[in-house]
Amino acid sequence: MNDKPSDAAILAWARLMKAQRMALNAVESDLKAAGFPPLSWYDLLLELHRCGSRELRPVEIEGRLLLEQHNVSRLIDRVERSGYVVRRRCKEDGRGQLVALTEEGHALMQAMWLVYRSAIERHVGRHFDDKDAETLATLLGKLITPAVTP
Amino acid sequence: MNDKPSDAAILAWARLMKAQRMALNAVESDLKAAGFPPLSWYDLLLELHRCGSRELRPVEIEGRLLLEQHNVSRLIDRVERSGYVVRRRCKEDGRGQLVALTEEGHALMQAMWLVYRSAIERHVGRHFDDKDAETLATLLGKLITPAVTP
DNA sequence: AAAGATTGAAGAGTCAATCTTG
DNA sequence: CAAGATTGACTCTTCAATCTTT
Repeated sequence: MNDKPSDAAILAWARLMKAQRMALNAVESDLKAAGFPPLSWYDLLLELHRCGSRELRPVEIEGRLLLEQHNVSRLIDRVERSGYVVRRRCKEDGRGQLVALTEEGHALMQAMWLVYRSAIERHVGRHFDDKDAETLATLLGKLITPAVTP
Repeated sequence: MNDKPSDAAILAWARLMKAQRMALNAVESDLKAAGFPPLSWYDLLLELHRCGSRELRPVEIEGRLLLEQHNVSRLIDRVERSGYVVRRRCKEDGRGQLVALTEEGHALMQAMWLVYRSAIERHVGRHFDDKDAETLATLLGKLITPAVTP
């Protein structure tokens, strides 16, 4: 509780917050300008696409998207209302649901990726050469490992 | 519109989003567990403290916190309702307001910093030696520069 | 009782419109 | 009309409570 971070660590923290907000705002803004829904919708569609069967249980989505149960539930609500996913009963576990990607969802995902991809390049990629991008990814990776001292 | 980012850039983007969310969640969670309000309150109090006179106009806060006008307005609403800042008339410009730090606000800022600081160390600092923290800060700095090709 | 999932109500962010002053 | 700031309505997130099934 009393450990003090170095000045370098404080600066890294502050810039992590600021750089992420700026990059995310810029990318979301590009998607919106192209008439697309928020990135969170894409994230959901992509996870469903990635999993082979194109369907997942909310509890699995929860872990992959770093969202809480109720937020997953409401994200699915919105995306389902627009017809990009559907909810089905889960036969193995009566408590559970299955969320499945629709054809429209798959098409939206692909269309968004074209805009998303160029937004990543414009707002992130263009600032780094490959070596720097790798270094950045490696350093950020250290924050993603869930290792925390008890 | 058609430039493709490298794989390294895509990975850096994805990890920037994930690492920031994990770090912010962890730090906010520590502040909350200690009974404190959200980080956005601290950001506002700190800007007022930093500016010498301890008062700023909302339009200045807007630029420093990367928030939009209406969001600044509502942040000030909440923080003022709790007594940590006060709004005053701006004499030079009848359209404007002045937001001033109260004693309670100053005290809250200092109390929060103790918890905030150790949270930064626990969730960010401890993962890096000084050299890595500096490298990370430098790389993230490239995303903060507002340079965008027209 | 624990796990999966949803819901109502409150908190915070966003959009468009508004009000006041320069 | 433009700039500073606020407001109403809507969306999204968060909290606590709830419901169902294991």
